[in-house]
Amino acid sequence: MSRRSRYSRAESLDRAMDLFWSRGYLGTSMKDLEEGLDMRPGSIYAAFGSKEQLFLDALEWYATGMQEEIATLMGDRPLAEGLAAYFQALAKGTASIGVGRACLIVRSLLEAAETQPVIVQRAEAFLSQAESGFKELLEAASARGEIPPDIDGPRLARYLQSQIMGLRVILQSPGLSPVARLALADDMLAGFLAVVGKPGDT
Amino acid sequence: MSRRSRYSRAESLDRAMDLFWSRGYLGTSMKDLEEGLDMRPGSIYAAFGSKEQLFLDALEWYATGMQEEIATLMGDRPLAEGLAAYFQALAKGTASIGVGRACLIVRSLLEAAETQPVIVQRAEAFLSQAESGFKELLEAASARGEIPPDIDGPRLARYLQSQIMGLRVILQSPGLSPVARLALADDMLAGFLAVVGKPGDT
DNA sequence: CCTGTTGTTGAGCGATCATTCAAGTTAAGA
DNA sequence: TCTTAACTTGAATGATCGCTCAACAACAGG
Repeated sequence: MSRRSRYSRAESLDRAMDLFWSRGYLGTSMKDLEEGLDMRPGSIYAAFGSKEQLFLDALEWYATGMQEEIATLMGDRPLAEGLAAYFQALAKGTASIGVGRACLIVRSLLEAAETQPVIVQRAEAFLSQAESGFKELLEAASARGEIPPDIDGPRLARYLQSQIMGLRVILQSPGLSPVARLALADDMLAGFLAVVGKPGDT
Repeated sequence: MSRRSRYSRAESLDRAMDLFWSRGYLGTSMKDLEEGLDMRPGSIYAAFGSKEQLFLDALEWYATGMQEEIATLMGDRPLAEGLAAYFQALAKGTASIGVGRACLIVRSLLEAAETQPVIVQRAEAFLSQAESGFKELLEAASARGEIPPDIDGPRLARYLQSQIMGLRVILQSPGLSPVARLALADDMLAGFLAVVGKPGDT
């Protein structure tokens, strides 16, 4: 061997994710990335191949981080408790992933819709991965007897997921008071628990 | 006077809205617009001033259309009935505004977040306009005795709005069966009615 | 018919886009 | 210490971006 790289892949992906998350795929130029990653174009292309590939890597980085965060927050607690913790973390902006920004996967899916098919495909894959995660959580809760045994897992997972999407999108409005944010999280949770067949507990 | 314009403003805005809706603001180039509107650059600039201004006009065009459509669907019917009609129209792609595409206002808000402040500002204004519309619908229903009289209008309106956002975003996935779409719409409605204090039907 | 006003045209502007690559730099192994 | 493979650099590429404007076309009033 001969020369060690100046750059850490993890740190580069962190920074790239941050840029794409705040400015979008098309809104982030190579110049932005050069500055944000403190790398010259040649190094970026040597390390990631193309802007699109860097984006896909950053998206995967994000998806992994989000999954871990959800797993940590929801842990092995009862479903209602875990969900409440997650919803409130979102509302308070406590969740490190989601400080007033809508989900990067959703953002990318919408932005790339008809123009970047490769990105759409990957974003959809991550989304259905997340859906599976929720499905497992629900089925575990069902097995534990917390919710009725005859639930339709995929259906409820989809419902839960769209609740979360709506919540995260609307939480983006800067003109929303902390009280209103928490109220919204409460309503979301109450609505979900009602549908799932369990009385809501604030 | 001297020469009549070849172009109808309404038709131009319709086509521009369609382009921006499917490709986004940054993803739609002047070339796309020239082709889609069948206008040469000079004419577009004479009529709308700039790409950004054309986008803002198209966004307003969209917001007006959406408001009218909601008003028509929800009409003077009971709240639960009107909401059911609206949710189902979204799920079936029957609503002329929203055939498998997320709300243009939300799409724009997410895309423009940190790069086009003017667009963000306008999109937020349209969003809070829509919220007011929902608030009035809820208060009317409350006055008619359909839901408890002590409801928190703004809070419920916000909840309803985020439900709709989540629904429209997730409905974008092409791999979602018609049955699943309707099931999701049902769940959304049931969740909302439960929170609002009325047993869900269907 | 001419005249004046307004609408349309499209070549072309400078800026920026993502990307490349020849030249320079670094450090491990001999 | 020298060699050499790996990594970094940044000027330069052609393409495309949003936008301008001088030339041209159309039509109402005279």
